[in-house]
Amino acid sequence: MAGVSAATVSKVLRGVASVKQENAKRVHDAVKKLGYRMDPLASGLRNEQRRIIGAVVPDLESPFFGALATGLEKAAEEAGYAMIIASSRESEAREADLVARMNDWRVAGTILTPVRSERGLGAERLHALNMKAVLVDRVSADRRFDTVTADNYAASASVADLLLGAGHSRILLHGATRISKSVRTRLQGFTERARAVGSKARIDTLLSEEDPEAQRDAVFRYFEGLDPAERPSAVFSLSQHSTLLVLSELRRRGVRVPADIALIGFDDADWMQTTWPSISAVAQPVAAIAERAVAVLLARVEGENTGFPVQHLEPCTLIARQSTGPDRVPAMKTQFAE
Amino acid sequence: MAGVSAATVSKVLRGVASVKQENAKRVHDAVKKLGYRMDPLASGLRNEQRRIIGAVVPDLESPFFGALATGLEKAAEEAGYAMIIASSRESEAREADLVARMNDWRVAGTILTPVRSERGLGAERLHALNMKAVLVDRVSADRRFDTVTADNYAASASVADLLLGAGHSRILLHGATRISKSVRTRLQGFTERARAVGSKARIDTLLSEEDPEAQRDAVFRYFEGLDPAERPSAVFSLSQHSTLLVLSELRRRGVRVPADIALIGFDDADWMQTTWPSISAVAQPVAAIAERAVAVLLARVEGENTGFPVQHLEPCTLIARQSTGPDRVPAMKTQFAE
DNA sequence: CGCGAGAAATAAATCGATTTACAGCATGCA
DNA sequence: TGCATGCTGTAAATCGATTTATTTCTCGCG
Repeated sequence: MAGVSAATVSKVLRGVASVKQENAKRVHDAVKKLGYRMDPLASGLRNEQRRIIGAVVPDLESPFFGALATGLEKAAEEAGYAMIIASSRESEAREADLVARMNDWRVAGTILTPVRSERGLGAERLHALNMKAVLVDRVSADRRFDTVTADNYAASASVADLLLGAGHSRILLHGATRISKSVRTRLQGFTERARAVGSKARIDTLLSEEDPEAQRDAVFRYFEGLDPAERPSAVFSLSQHSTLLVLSELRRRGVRVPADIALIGFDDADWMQTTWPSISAVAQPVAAIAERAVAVLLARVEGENTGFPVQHLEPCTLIARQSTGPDRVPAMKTQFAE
Repeated sequence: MAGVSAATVSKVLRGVASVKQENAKRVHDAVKKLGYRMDPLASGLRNEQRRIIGAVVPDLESPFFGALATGLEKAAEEAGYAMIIASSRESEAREADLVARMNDWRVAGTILTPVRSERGLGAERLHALNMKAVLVDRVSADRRFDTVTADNYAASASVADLLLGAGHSRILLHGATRISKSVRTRLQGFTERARAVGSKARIDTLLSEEDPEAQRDAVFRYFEGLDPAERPSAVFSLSQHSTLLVLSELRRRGVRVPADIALIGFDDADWMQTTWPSISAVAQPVAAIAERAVAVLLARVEGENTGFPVQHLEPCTLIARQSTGPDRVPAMKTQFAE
């Protein structure tokens, strides 16, 4: 229709090589008149690199990963890449399978949030298939891939400062669901800070990985085995799920929050600011993580970055609400440095 | 490697036409030895129909759509289709754009949860492009496409039975965020049932669509304008967001739930069974909706169903908890008939 | 032994773009 | 004028599978 060859059309549409003004215009006119849209699939076939980014997350039902997926998609789109999102549903085998499938699609790069850590089947497969990738969220530094996570360590250290500063002398750290790398890092951040400041506080840790009922039981037995006088005066729950679980169990036992026990959780959620007492929480910078992950990946994909893998830490925000006690800390956002 | 032509390999791998046992075996052996995996992209190129299903949801951050996406992906995978998930982020323009993009990918079919209703830009585009599709969740019956939704109408009627049966004589129906088709249907289900049973109860409705602050204000002004004696004794919130908002506002005003006001919300969430008082809710059958949507779509795609579009309603579950008052109804699941 | 029917395998065309290699054409310089 | 150079455009090969049209092979039967 424009009276030129397909090759010329291809050039015009990708704005690549030299095409005369006049012909370019005729092509654009024809495109508009015909409502032509190129087939991204056929387009990708010829070239090694397809403008697709794959994303594998452990779960889409939690607001955190939902928000992460949204952010990733948005960032990818802005960079002109399509994004394929898949959920490993907390299964490592499925995770490795999805990675292989991403490779089948010849994606330009992959963003993986592993089920457990950077030493899982997914990352291994990524490496074996020689794919470009960024690991996100449940990882620490890695030798093969760039990583992007919330600064779990620093945020947890801040929580330690908050609780120890408020004078708590016996503290329970509680983790439920899958004990991922993130959870371990949070644990470490808290305990190491406590040790570093020479705190004499006694710190219990309770981690349970099994089904919800078993987790509930574990909390129950923990409190059952304690003299009320011995009871911790504060709980730091290491995941949103854990916060919910602990809160529920405390309520069942008639323990008052924060009068009897203070509570602060990792990961913020809508309901936490609405429930009574409102729950203090560490909010993760989801949008920043997503943007950074895509940026870092594309720098690799487009060959701008060929250096050693880098670990990127995005700062969290500590939100002190009622559950950590009145007046001890102002009920406002506390942004802390990186 | 197997000593046969590419055409034969293709036949063997799709298990289509006639291939001698021996050759089939040799192909399978070679596949295993080489670790061959076919390129789904190249595979789709030749054929009109690609084994891909597109899904467009309004948002991935809410647990409901997250769960829906997970369910859709699972069902599609079980049927041997890949799934591309995209979020319209509550924008109709983006929704239409995503539909067009799905068409570029030549998906076999599309599952669309419209931002507003079946009369939106997305569905229109689907129709204009002559695509096969199923509309999910925020829709009522449609002449062009099959639809799948929770049975919002029946569930809301049940809520009416519950509240009216408990003797409430002034009831607030509250909707926030986007006032979608679902929300309107819920409203209708409640009010029509109330009328049908000849209830004399006074029913207020408060719908606000703007930003969170404006919504909060609207609730505030509603209560402010009422004599406490005139206050409704029950609130039915028409979405999860609305439940959170109402709960928050009631707490701010020191209104006791359920002593002063009973509360029940559409859409269940983890936190509702843990918060105190626990919140009664209508749980939507997400998994069933997802499975049904994929099944219905594939029946169209594979040509098994060429009849008129059908509206599918999946039954909800009413979960009565503390917020609708003690002892009035048993604190257990009430499954009601379709 | 030869022929035809049916089964099995393959060569070649195809899907829709990109890329390569080359041709056509104008311009500049000797 | 002759030839190199640069700029544009095109024909044809290519990506990796599927499909069609055709060939080859196998039997069975007269």
